[in-house]
Amino acid sequence: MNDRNLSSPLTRNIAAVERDTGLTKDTLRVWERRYGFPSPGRDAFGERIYPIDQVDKLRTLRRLMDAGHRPGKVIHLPIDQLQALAAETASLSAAPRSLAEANSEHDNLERYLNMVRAHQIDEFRRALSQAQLRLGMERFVLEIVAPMNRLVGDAWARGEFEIFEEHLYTESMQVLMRSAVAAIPQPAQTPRVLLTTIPQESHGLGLLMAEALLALEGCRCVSLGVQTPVWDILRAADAHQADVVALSFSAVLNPNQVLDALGELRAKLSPATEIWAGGNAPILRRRPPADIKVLADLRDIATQIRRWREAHPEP
Amino acid sequence: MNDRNLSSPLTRNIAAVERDTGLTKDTLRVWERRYGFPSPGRDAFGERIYPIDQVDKLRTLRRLMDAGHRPGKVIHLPIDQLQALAAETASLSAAPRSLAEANSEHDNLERYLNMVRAHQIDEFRRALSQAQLRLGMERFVLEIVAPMNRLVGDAWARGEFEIFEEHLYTESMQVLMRSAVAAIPQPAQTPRVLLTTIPQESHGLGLLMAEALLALEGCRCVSLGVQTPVWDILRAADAHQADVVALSFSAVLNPNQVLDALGELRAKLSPATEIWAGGNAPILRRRPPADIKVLADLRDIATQIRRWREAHPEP
DNA sequence: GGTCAACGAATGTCCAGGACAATTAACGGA
DNA sequence: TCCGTTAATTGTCCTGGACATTCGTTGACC
Repeated sequence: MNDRNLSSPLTRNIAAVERDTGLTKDTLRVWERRYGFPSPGRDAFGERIYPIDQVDKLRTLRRLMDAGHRPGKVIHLPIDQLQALAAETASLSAAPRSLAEANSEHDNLERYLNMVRAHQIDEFRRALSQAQLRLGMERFVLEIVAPMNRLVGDAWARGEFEIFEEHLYTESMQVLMRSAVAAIPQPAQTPRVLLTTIPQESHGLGLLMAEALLALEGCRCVSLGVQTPVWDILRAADAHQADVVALSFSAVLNPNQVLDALGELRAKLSPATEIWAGGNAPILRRRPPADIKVLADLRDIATQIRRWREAHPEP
Repeated sequence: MNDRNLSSPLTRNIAAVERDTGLTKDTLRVWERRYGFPSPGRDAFGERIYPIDQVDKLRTLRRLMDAGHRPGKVIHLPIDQLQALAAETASLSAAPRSLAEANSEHDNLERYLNMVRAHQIDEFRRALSQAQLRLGMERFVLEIVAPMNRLVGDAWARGEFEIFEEHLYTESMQVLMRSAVAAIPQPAQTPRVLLTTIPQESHGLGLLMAEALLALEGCRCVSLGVQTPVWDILRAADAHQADVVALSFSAVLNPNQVLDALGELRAKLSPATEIWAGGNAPILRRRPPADIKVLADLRDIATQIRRWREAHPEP
């Protein structure tokens, strides 16, 4: 590898395309073989060089893949149709928003989102911070953070958000949530809860929301952050004598990965340790695994804690 | 892909090994072909399954590669000799650590690390928090966080740390750093700095350290968090009219990915915008890219800011 | 008519082994 | 001793094949 792709800004080598689109080299080659797209030229050494417009189309395709489309169906459509597809796909997933729309804070949500769109990050953070102080942590999480996550996810799928705007949103929210969680006094009551996500899940905001609500209820929380291998979740649960292992699953996850991980955890973990699974992964509702508490809503956290405490009176 | 690698914690498939060691699948296969190591078994489908001890050795090998060793020379040495090699290499590169060792806080570092090893997370966090208050943010970052990152990285490469212990360390440190950074007043002076990492880099602590030091100097910081595609870094730098784009590179990154990303950023970014690259990636020192400011040490941040401000007097 | 199992198409990842550019080490002459 | 040339080393890319997994559809059975 060298800087061939840099000397001419209008082409990329395969490694650069992998980096830019998130599609692996294997996938790029097999798409070319099967579908005829992309159709990169070759340099003097027989290596692929991708024109920049093909890279742009690949980026859009990648977005459609994430939204659930299949490559064979859409790969031959022109770029503008692909973008239109991305737009309509997202408005569909926005249907179950009615609940969020009913709450009194809803008008503010769009206002906040527009701040992100306008890149007014300071204003956005200030507004969030004020909302958090005004509503208190619990209502802030339930009425602002959770619905806004959904809005941002939809807008992103619709192509209305750039990746970097989504990054800005996530980073700002995490900063606020973390400092708020840190400010919650720790009475160190039971249950002891271990929080993390499986290796395929890199989304950490759900975890933070859960941690906030758990800490507010006085639980002793230990978070491992995201992407902990199953085997290490077991080790950590053992090391910390966790009463509950809480996991967050976003919608992008492969259903089997979710079920496999939960199944193995349940099999290897002491039966005295409960597993709580939350998040937007559809599989959790469609086929809830046995011996796992599925938390369909963030509000279930308080309920589950109450149930747990009744079943485990302090010695 | 399925849960073959999960059902037995003592083996990994090739994708997991790529993640854990940073060696690409191509490299893993070509090493096996040429040197006979690694020598993974095969599952029922003919796919490689790597025993965990081979993965450990590969991790150590990777570390030696970064330090400048050649695979052919060292790949057949037994693991303990490799570790000895890595140790002496580390102590060599630790020459500039003599400063840290001379500092009064050094004795505490091992004490803190032992807390993590003993899973005394509360004590660990308390101790860190006290250290931060005692030393102030700048000295805390330079004399505690940075050296401790190095210690944890060394211990991890030596196999002395479990993955979940490393997660616990990182999470605890991030919590503390974030709340400390949030507490720094923002005079909103120039330069405006955009912070992030490239998509392959998921390590965020380096970014937080940089953000802390930048904020202390009064820079206007906007962090995108980790793993931003190059194209989106460009968009974000444009949207925020960044004077400086600051990137953090850890040692696990592939050198080519680092150089490609930096090269492309430099080519596409306005020449008025500086690029500052920091972190432990060896390639930054071995072949520093043109037109990029390589910050070999966190202390360089203050120097670079001073230089920038002299070159850009306030209007 | 609705449910579910079975089959086939679609799709991503892995494999083998060859090739070669780029880098590093070895060598030999000034 | 220094420097230019040659040889060995090493990572990345290539082709083309295979197959596990997932998705969609058809048809049988309740």
